[in-house]
This record gives sequence, C-alpha cells and structure tokens, in this order.
Amino acid sequence: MPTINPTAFQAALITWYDRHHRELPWRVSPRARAAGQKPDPYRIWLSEIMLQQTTVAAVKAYFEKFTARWPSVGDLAAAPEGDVLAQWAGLGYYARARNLHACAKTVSETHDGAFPETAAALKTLPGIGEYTSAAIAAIAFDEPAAVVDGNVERVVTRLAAIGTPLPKAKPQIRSLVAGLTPDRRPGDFAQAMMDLGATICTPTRPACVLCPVRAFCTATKTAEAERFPVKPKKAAVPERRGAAFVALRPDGAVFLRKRPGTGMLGGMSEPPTSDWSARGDGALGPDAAPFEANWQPVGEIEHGFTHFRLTLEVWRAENVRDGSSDGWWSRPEDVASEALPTVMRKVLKAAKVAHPPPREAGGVAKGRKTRP
DNA sequence: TAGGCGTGGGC
DNA sequence: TGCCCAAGCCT
Repeated sequence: MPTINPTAFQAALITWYDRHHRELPWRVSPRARAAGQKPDPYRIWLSEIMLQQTTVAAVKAYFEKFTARWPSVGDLAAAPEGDVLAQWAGLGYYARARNLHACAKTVSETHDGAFPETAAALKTLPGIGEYTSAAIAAIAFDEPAAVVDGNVERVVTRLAAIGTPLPKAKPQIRSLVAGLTPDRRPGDFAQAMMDLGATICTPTRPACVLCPVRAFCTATKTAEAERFPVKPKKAAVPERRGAAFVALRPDGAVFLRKRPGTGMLGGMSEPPTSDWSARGDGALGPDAAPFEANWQPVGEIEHGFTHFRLTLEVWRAENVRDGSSDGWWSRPEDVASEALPTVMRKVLKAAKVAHPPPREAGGVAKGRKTRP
C-alpha cells in the first residue's frame, strides 16, 4: 500500500472543499470562516447528535425546529424532557433525545453554559462518543482530532484498499486519519472528508472520475472502490407481533400513555399496546386490552425496526368514558404535538384518528443526491 | 464485544 | 420488493 503524502492530500481535499462544499444550516462556510465567523458550539453539537445514523435530508427540518424553539443550550436545558421528546418524534433513536437533554443540563449547570473545548472532555458528556467528540472539537474548536464516521471509513478503506472487515479495521482507519489530519483547518478537513464520502465516494457507484483525491487512491486504480469497506453480513431480522388499543372518548380525545423511560421507544407516548411477542402467539385481541371497552378490530400495521419487524393488530373503541390511571386523554388538537414515534402514528392512522405526521410540518426535502 | 436502538429513501 | 444505508452511542 503506497504511503499518502499528507500535505499534498490535504491541499487537494481542502481546495475541492472550498469550491464544492455543501451549504448546511449548521455549517459555517470556509468563506465566512475566513471572514471571522465562528461556529456556534451549540449548533454544531445539536447537528452532530441529530446526524448520528440519520440523513442530512431528514435532519434539516428538525434542526430548524429545535434552534427556533431553543436558541441556546440553556434554553434546551430549561425545557421539560417531554417537550424535547415530542419535538424529536419521528427522527428515531430516541435515546439520543434523552441524552441530548441530559447533556444540555450538564453543560448548563456544571459548565456554566459553555461546552468543553477538547475532544477528551466532550466525550465524557452523555450521547457524545468517539466520533462526535472529535467532530465537535475539530469543527467548533479547531482541535486536530481524528474524525472518523461512516463516510470517512468508506473513503479511507478505499484510499488504502483496506480489506480487513469492519469493525476490526477501525484502529487502522483511525491511525491513517490521524496521520492525514492537518493542524490548520482541521474542522474543514473533517467536513471535507465527510462531504467527499456523501457526494463522490458514495457506497454504490462512486464518482471516482470527479474525485479530488483519486491520485492518492489505491482502490480506484483497479476500479475496486465499490468493494470497500468490507462489512460482515447482517443477520435476518425476526418477526414480532402484538396488539394496540386506540380508545376514543365521546369528544374525540384519544387515550395515551408513556412508555418506560429507557429501552425501546423509551419515554415516548403510545396508545396502549400489548407486549410484543417474538412467538406470535401471545394473547392478542380484547383480552390484552388495558381496560374494558367495545373493542373492534380495524386491521394491522407493520413497521420495521433495526432488529425486528413488528406487526400490530389495531383495535379501536368509541364512546369510552374512563381510561386507566396510567395515562391521559389527548384531545384531537393536541395529538399532533404528542411524543408519538412513527410506529404509533401508523397505529393512529389505521384507527382513523386524525393527526398530522411529524414529517409533514417540517417538509423533508426529497431531492436527489447532488453531485458537486 | 456484540447487540439494542428508528426511520425514510434509494436502488 | 426487500435490502442497504445514513455525521453512532451505550451497555
């Protein structure tokens, strides 16, 4: 494997980034940076948490909503956790929202509202791990930290034709990135690597002909870029089955309860559901309902999670007057702002309970991926 | 360390 | 259509 000259690599990449970088709501462009504008650590942190395992297109609307409602980390820290979860609803991986709020409180209360400025210190905060600490330190505080996300893994395994499967290859990747990261503009270097991975060095059909660092790339020489990174095969996802119960009051209010604070959809709201059995033979139907009512079947919904696929029988009851003590009645005009994850919005839709989906308000742009 | 943890879009 | 993937973290 040829050794890459860091100085030449940095020059080629940064030159490309200055010309072809993406404009993103949380990003300070190189031009603005040169004119003296500094990134806001709060906005960098918020964007990085939202972007964990989540596409830029999905994040944009949520980022705008959050920063409009909570302009500073202190504002976010002062909000009730339930409000944060409700604003996060639809974005997924809800532990991120719980950790986001916990982190905001820590920064506000013990760091006097200022984020720590080193990767090592940032990494001690909830929800901030190896990647995110390095990214914030580099982008917001100019620390030449090795920023390695999925994009960078893809770029680097192709550059060096690393055939070791992930995650075993991670130490080698990190070491290589550390050797390439410059002391000057380390944040732009990191963002350039990620933009390159997102727009040129894509998982399928990479645009090697447009790549600013193809001269340094081993994989492209033999047209093998698409072979990297090597990943282990994923196991088949099991099926689970359960029932959901949508109770309606005469005034149209729907009965909701709060899920346990940790675990699957932790802290989020739902119409009552049975346990989700892996066997598919659990007690479903009215027997599993949280209280007596005139339960009527209205069909099934399906939803794919990361590690299992769920089918929920949906039951509906009208003219219910008393729910149970572990929940609340949500009026029609309030349902949209409840902390309902997407799977539970599907349940309400199947039960014909009107509620704008969270993604309709924000309007996630669909557009095709763009090539610079 | 490997598995839990969401969602929507692209192909 | 079903699978893969997206700026990972936590336990």
